[in-house]
Amino acid sequence: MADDPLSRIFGALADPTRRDMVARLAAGDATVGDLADPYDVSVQAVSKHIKVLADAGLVSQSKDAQRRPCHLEADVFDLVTVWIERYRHQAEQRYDRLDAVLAEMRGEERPTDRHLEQGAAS
Amino acid sequence: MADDPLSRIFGALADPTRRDMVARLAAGDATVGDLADPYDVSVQAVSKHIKVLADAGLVSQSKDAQRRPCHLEADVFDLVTVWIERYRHQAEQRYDRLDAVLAEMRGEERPTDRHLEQGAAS
DNA sequence: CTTCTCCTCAACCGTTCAGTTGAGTAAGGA
DNA sequence: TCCTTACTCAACTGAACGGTTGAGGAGAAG
Repeated sequence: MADDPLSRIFGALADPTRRDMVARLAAGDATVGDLADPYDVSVQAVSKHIKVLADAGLVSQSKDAQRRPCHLEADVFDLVTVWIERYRHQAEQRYDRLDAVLAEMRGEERPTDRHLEQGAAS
Repeated sequence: MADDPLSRIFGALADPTRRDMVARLAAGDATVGDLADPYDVSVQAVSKHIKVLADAGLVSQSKDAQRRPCHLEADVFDLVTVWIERYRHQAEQRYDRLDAVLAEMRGEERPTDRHLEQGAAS
């Protein structure tokens, strides 16, 4: 895994177990044991997953006696959305421009009326 | 790598070379050779990267003689943003509620009647 | 002090991944 | 026809991943 922030974040979220942990942490903080409970793997494996999420900045851990409560750092999601929106908008603009070109080729000299219909992705 | 759509997408975007390809495809379609040009790896390696992006649904390929122009399927990004926004908003709501609780503890007796239900899913 | 709980570290194992080289296919150009 | 271009498939290699077990530290509880 590359060591830049986005690679860490995307890599962390590429695992369904880790995504499920994020989902549960969005509902509230939880200890390592709490998080491990529903899964059919060892606590050590869950501890490793948390380390991956923490290295990506998605999760922080504090201390409460022997317990290590985990907290979701939702701000990190911004890095992802900013990256995605940038290229999505770029692609949309290009699509609009293609529409305009096609309209011109069809001989329609009218000002471009934009009709962008998007279906849901599969 | 798990074979569910989100895992494929996140996994595909976890590699900086593949993210760079997506960035360049957002500016316009490109053939495999075009995409491979700037990188210091073999064309076969780039072909594999494109296959990963295509399996995630992020890229589609068409035919033009020997060439295989690649096209960015930006709609797939919606799956990611929907997933992220869901948990970001959940975390924000929780944060707002915490604010309310703290305000109450400080003696500000505004009646708070907003409950937050928890429902985590994968 | 002893024991138990909660968690992490270290070593190992099998699988997947990102890269390589070599061969092969499909199409255009000489 | 032969040659070149554009790309993919197959096999291999080293590194990283996700899991395991075992050991051990830190802190509460007895």
